[in-house]
Amino acid sequence: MGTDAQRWDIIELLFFAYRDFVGDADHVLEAFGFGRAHHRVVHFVQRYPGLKVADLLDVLRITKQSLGRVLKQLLDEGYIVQKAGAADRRQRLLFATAKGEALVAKLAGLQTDRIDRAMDGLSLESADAVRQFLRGMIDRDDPDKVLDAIMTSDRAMQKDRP
Amino acid sequence: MGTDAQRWDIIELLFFAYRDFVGDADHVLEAFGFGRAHHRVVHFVQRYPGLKVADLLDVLRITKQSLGRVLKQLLDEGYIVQKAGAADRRQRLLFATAKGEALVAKLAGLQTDRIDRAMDGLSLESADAVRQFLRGMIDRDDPDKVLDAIMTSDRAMQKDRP
DNA sequence: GTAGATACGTCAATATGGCTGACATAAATT
DNA sequence: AATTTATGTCAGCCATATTGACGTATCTAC
Repeated sequence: MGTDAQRWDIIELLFFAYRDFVGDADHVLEAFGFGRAHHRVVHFVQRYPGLKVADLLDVLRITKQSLGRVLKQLLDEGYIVQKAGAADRRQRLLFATAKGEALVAKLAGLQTDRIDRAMDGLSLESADAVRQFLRGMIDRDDPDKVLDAIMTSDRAMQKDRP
Repeated sequence: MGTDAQRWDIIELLFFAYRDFVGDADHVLEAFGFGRAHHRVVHFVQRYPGLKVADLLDVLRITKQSLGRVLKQLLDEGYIVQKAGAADRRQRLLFATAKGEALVAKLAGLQTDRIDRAMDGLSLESADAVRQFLRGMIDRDDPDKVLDAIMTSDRAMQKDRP
């Protein structure tokens, strides 16, 4: 086999970078009695207010049973609220409370600090190259609503969800 | 908390990129009856032959009990072998067998394909920017042996790795 | 208006992969 | 000889994921 056209360097850098990236949030979450699953849920709800449960399942790629347990805790403890959809009242649209927003901001702040440090010394072009690389790493065959928003907007992305 | 200089775009791109990156390997691993933990172990053993158990614990940042279960399976099924250290015979130096090498190559091939697609269209400078960014994302306060090798040898690879 | 599809919730059982604490053994170090 | 180190192992706990089945409210179509 014609070995080693392998991207060993990038493969391992991605492993270590992601390990430390999520590690930032882990310590804070522990103090709240939460895990990574809670972070992911409250993060995307805060970022895309009015997200449906089904959307969240698409984004996180987990089953509704797994989501249910975590979501229930976040609802019970007041980090997220549900509202019935106006058009379709079966839907439970999800919104972060002030408490939820604060938690997300705290965690994103830690991760932003790390990204800022990593971006320090990179030109604007280099920063765009990083974005382009990361976008290129993402599957495009089944773009759900949220992913679509991320992939299409280069750097103008805010809370304009339906 | 109110100041939104958050790097929302990079935070979410990293989430989706890593999700799909590890997803490549997951399907193959399933056919082998393995999980992500097995992949990580056999990967680093193949990449750094003669790795000690203690080194592996540093790299993966898990406990020896967690590692033990996974490592035992890989040993029993012939993906990895142990040899006593020549200088210190307490040590169990780990090596990938041909079977282990083949599995690692298969999984790295999938991930390399994805990286190649993502790198396609990026200049050499941009590719280096990506490496620099990923290195910058990694904690440096407690560099173990393997991580040290990656962080330093990575510079040399910038030249011979277009 | 009834039939069926859809959105969501929930119950029960199971697997993986982390964790802690305690203890054992062999070999190196002092 | 005593201690430290490298590793293995037992027993149990926790978080997070899985599948399958079933219930309920609500929307859509005929």
